[in-house]
Amino acid sequence: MARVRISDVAAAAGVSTATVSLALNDQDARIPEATRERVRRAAAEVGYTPNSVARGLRTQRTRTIGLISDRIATTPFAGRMLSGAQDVAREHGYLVFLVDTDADPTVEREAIRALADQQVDAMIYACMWHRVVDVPASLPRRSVFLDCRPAQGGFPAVVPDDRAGGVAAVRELVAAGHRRIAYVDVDEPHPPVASGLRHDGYLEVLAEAGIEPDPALHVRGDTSSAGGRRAADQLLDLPEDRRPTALFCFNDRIAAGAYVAAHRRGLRIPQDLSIVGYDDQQLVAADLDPPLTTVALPHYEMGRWAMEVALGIRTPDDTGAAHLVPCPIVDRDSVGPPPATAASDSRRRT
Amino acid sequence: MARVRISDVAAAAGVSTATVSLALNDQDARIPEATRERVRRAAAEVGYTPNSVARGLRTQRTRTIGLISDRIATTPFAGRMLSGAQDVAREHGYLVFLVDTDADPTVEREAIRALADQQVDAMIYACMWHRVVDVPASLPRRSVFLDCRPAQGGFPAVVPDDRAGGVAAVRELVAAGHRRIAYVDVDEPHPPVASGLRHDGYLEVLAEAGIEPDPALHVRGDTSSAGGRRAADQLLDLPEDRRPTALFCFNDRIAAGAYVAAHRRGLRIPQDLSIVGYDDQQLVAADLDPPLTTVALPHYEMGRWAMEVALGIRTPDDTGAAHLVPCPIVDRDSVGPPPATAASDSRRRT
DNA sequence: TCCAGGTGTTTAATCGATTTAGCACGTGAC
DNA sequence: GTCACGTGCTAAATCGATTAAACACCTGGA
Repeated sequence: MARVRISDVAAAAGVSTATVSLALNDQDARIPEATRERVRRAAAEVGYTPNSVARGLRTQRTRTIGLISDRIATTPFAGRMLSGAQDVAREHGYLVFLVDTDADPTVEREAIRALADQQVDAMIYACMWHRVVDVPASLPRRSVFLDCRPAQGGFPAVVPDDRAGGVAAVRELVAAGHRRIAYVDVDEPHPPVASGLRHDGYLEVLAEAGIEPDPALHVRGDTSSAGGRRAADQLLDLPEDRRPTALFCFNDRIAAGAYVAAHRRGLRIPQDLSIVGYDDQQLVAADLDPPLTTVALPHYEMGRWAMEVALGIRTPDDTGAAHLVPCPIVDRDSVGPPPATAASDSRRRT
Repeated sequence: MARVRISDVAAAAGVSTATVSLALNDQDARIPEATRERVRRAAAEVGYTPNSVARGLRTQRTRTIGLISDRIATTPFAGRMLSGAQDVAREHGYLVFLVDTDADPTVEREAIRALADQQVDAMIYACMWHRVVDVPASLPRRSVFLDCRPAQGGFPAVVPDDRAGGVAAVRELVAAGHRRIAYVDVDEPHPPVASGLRHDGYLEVLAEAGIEPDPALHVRGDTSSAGGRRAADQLLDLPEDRRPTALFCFNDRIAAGAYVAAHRRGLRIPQDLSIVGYDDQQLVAADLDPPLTTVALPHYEMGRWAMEVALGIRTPDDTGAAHLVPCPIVDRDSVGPPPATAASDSRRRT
């Protein structure tokens, strides 16, 4: 059961360990093909695979990456982000250490130290929601920020283009003919960056469409179905001439709440009310009735980008700004033209 | 920027590297406390932390664990399982390598090799759905199966107690007074083990309540909202005297589909129809209207158990059988007594 | 003949820790 | 005085690779 060492291969091939190493790593041009082949055959015969720990000690490169994330457990996004990072790592023969800090600074500090002690070649500092974070004191220079921006700058970072996503969502509604479009925002201070940027996009489209923004159409709720329902109720309670015909929701859960609010009043989607969400959470957006038109968060792509930069395969633009990844809109069935008459049927069901 | 080595500490403390190692690791009783303290102070002063790669090479124990999982990306369960494993590892100073194989056997083989080359102390082989898997040929002896059972046996394994979960769910419905209880199953071959065990639990409770199982009440659909809806429609289309008053659904997504089917017919939950799900997916169960009573999958606990066994902190029972973790029922608002008269209002809405 | 240069391979240092064996010194017993 | 033993520490081997330097041998040119 003892592992096969390079010296076993050397013995089997009748050469020194140096020759084995050189041959297997295609290093020294002076070694003739015949010897290489003999060594390769011997290695295969005895079932040799190099000990990465020993190699890492000698070469000072371990081909491992540390991925530190806050709250992996409770978010549905983590998987896609990990997956993107993971795929790139695998394609290049790297292994990734995953540490979930649960947003605890002590755990975070210790994790960074443990990863540094393991001599990881680089670290990725990932957040599950787009936001601005303080750079941990001991973070090594070779680090990349994923789905967050370092407050102090100085590191490559990748985040979703939330502003452009907001633009896409609201443009979709304007194109369908809506003029009274509400933004159902999340209440502070949850993910201030994403929220603000999406709102910017919203305002930008209103401006380009010549629509005066109505402060009454910007409401907030907590990021849950119940929160979305309450916020939507607030909008749907507005007098008929001020009531929105379309809702742009901060996320899909909030949109799901808006569905409930609408259904409870007998409003049909999209005939009586159009709704656009954000995040494209499979288990929410696609399962709603009707399926929700939403803006997808490019977690997989962001994960890939971060790992590519971490591995040095890709060099970030030297602007110092975070790299923006587009958020594609996913068209489903929750957007339609506004009702011909400002919705005159506000019948209620208990 | 060069890392501090043990020889730097030795120089600073005026002793040999052997003494530093012995002192910092509390190894040799002959070293007096005064020297130990001097070494510790010197280490702190120069900012020394041991190089885990070098230590791993020398001690043949790396304090790392490899966690291999199929499809982390697309499941909401991965997080909690990882989190449980992760927490135990962290508590004991271990780091975990995560590899997502995407259920590709080639990737899996290479991942096992890469992890073995990295000299991980143990591996955890995790599935995202409870099922039986073939043991990969090169899997090391020190491996634990998480949320799956090794077909060939011989390894510790931990899985949810799906039969008991089925029992709990159906008992809840029987206790509420239901006699016509349907099982909305998933169609093969997705996760055959979980499905069969939950069905066993279902039959067990019917038997103990003296209810004759009706084959018409066991339907199947794919594991999606749409699949659940179709399957539920099939049940609700039954003639009034054979129609179920309660649905036990294989999972929460299917239950969500059943909600849609019920709502479309104007059936209220739980007044006209009681529903119990499985999985306790936060984004589905809690956000439904009304919130769904369901059976929780103990992913966090299973993750902990697997890691504890991997680290040798816990020894599995020597029965050779998989360790069963209970699935607690989560009471919300989707279960009530059956309608007084067998639901006479089957009005439909377009 | 001698040397330069090429070819094929090996020797030995190295990465940064841990750990065994043993050295140097002092003390107490006989 | 000698020996056994305890105390405090160190020298050196070791883990399993990589790699710079060097060695042995051969060929061809001056």
